[in-house]
Amino acid sequence: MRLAELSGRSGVPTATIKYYLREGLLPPGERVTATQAEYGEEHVRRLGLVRALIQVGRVPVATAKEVLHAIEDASLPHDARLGIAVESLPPPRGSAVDPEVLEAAGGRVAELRNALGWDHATTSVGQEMLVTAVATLMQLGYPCSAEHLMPYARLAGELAAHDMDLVEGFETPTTQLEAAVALTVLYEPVLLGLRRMAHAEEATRRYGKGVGTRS
Amino acid sequence: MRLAELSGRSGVPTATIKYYLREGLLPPGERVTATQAEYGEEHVRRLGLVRALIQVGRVPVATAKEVLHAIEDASLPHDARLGIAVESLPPPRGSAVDPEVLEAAGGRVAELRNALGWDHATTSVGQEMLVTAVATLMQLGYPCSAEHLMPYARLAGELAAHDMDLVEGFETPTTQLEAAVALTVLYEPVLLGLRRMAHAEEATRRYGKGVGTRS
DNA sequence: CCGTATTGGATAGCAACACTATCCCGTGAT
DNA sequence: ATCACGGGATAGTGTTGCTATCCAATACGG
Repeated sequence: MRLAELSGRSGVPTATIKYYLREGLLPPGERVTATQAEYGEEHVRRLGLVRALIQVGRVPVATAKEVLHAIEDASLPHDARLGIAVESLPPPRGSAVDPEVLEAAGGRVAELRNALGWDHATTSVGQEMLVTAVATLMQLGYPCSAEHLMPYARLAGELAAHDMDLVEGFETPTTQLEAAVALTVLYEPVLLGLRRMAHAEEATRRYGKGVGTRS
Repeated sequence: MRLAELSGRSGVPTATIKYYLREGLLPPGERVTATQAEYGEEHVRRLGLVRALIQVGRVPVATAKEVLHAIEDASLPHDARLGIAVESLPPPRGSAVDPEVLEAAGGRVAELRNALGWDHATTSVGQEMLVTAVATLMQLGYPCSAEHLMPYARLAGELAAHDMDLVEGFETPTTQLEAAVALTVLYEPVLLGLRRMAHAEEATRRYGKGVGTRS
């Protein structure tokens, strides 16, 4: 398969594929002559994943590169690759929060983890996300005590177990890693979309039809 | 309060505040002389909300403007304002999915709604998000049948009820609307952060300490 | 009053990001 | 022989969210 065909199969313009190759998001094709390279099925798969990460998951190109490299770094054991891949996932989305509030939020999250018995994993990007979000809520004066967060957290725990079961359903290490990354990222819009739908549903039930209107 | 003080109180640079004023994200201050305006406490609150929407919620400036205008449009009834505000929230984050797959995904979501009995709200941005995400998953060959989605959906339903209860805890219509917007947006990173944390926890339990390592 | 300092408004510039368009040269197929 | 195409390099584009610079009008301290 040449570049043009890869482009046709995946729906991604050749210029963009070249860009991904340049950035190391796609492994180079197998050089068949001095000026041409051959691409295979796994390039198609990989390209799909890349697009999904970038377009749906909003993952920055540089981050996607790290994640994908972690997946295929054969020098690492499976569990480390998984860890690096999923922990590399979100951009550290900086937001200027008062460091004092941030600390308070950190305490609250620690409290929550304690109450839940989540004492295995030490730190994680997820925790940073959470602390920042909680700090922002606190700064705006919205409630997010450990008790408020508990129901969310319990639900998150159920989801996580469900997700991991799904991932374990894949056979080979590589497909498992790919699935872990893809499901981590792609189920985020699923979850958020469902929450929004549920909001709309609940609001309509409570307040009537006026809620569902769009501008 | 003058612009400089508003800037000091909120931690937002004056240039940025001017930008928000220009874009209509903040109502103009009360003109006290020909060249000066007076800002009040509600500008501080509003500015906090704007920053939260933009920086934490990643809401585009133009979208934030719509949302905030809906909140304060006194000519509309409360429920309509709520509807417009939350339905304006997410950017329609276009992602090029095969329209055929998209349709299949739409069918699956309809099936899910049917199974859940979510028949009040008609369409919603949330549903679009969900359909797109499901279509992407399908295109990549990952499982997301209605059955797979059920546990997520049920949890989303619980969350929604919980969220609405929270919002109802606020007294005035305006604070309720603000809370609805803020909680819709700001609990998204909370939820995602918790899910990620739960993943890390569960992965560590299942596979050991290697998972929590960062690159 | 006078001089300096701000304020608010307008305009233009900047940095990051994800592409995208152009050029060029070497092949490869005919 | 030739001529389109593949692939590499380079530079340009459009968007977004600010940021920096100017400017005239006015406050305000003395």
